[in-house]
Amino acid sequence: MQQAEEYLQYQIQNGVCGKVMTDEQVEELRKQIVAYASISEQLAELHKSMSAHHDFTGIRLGNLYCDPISASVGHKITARQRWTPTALQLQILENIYEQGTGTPSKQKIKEIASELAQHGLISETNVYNWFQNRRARSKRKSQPSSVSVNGEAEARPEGVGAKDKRTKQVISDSSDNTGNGAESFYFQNSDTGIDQFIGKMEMSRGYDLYSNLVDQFGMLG
Amino acid sequence: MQQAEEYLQYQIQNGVCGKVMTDEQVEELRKQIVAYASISEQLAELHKSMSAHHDFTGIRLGNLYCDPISASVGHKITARQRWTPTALQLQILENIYEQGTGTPSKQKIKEIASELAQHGLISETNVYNWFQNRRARSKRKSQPSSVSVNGEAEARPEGVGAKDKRTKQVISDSSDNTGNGAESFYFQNSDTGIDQFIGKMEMSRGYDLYSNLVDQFGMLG
DNA sequence: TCTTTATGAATGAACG
DNA sequence: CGTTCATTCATAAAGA
Repeated sequence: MQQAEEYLQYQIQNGVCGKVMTDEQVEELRKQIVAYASISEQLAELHKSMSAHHDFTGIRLGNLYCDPISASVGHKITARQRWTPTALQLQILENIYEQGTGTPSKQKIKEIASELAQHGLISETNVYNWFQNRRARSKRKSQPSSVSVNGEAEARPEGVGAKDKRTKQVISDSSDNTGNGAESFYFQNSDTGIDQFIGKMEMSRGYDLYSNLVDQFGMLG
Repeated sequence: MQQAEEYLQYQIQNGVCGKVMTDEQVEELRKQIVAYASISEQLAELHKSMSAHHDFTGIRLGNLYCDPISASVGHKITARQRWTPTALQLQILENIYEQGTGTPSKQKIKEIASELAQHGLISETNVYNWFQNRRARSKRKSQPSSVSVNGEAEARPEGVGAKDKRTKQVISDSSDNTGNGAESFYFQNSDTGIDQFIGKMEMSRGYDLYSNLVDQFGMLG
């Protein structure tokens, strides 16, 4: 076996039998390629959509959304692919939710995610968010603090009082932007939009992907 | 040698030593990747130049948000309860954050707040909270597996040794109510927004490319 | 079309 | 500092 090992190394280093990649490297490579394919597709689609109209009304770049309504012939471009629980996943989640004390627990989340993964694509973050939203919305619905008709502020249920602390930061600056809020203009959601992406692309400008690959994987001589 | 040959084959086929690619395959792969990288960059550049002269997105007037779509039928303006950094403020904050000034520092906070105040309403508490959240969430995100798409990686000198690279997103059966059962990958997190694009990889194109790769190179178990 | 509803995700702020 | 809460954003689906 020792001999075989050496032979293998020899083969590899001399390129006799090609390049060897570890599974991790293959995985990494695969993801990169798929990512580029996706990006190309997205950008191509976006560009096509934009080029089709000289009037860009209704197009949002912030989140890569093109409103089919505002744009005369616009395509709908969706950048975000939100996770959606499958029926099975939802059922399991509801089950756990009702049984548990509402506390997710880091470890628990992991377990749940693993279990749900057998029924569809899912991530721990998804599970976390689900519980977060589930709890929050359940709570909100249970105490909607019905607005009383009389002028007096409605009596709020106990516990809600503490809530006021959270919203004490009141911004009453409307006067500032009534007439000339020009300096406040900015693109919505610039942190999740294409602009950010492009910025990143620029950062890697002049950066040879291929070279990077070679360095990373040491594939070519 | 015969034995070594067999051993090599065994190793390869069982993934013990990874996958082997011929030079031709590597070259093919290289071309594909470079092509995609090029396309992505060009399209991004094109798009950038096009969008440079137009404002398609929703705008915020101080703390008022106006949805561009709603605007087509009547401006829907809602008042904000919480402070939200303007684009300029955010940019400055990110800058400061990336420069590794990991520690807030009371005095520093004051300075930053003063500077940011020139670009919109802000308080020291806001700045403090922002850094707190920024750090916490960045750290949290570095823990679960993340896929770096070329230049998207680096930065974020979190200092936290993010080592665990295990894929948390599990691939399983195609029973998904979204309709596209061919999806394979979905990369969570990444605070640059590129994940929005990558999420698109669930689309058939990405999958096909991947399948093609697998077929072509016989990689992946 | 435009509005409403439901819900995954993002995030400022508060808590322990 | 790490978690958790409350609110808001973004969107798909369903109404009207």
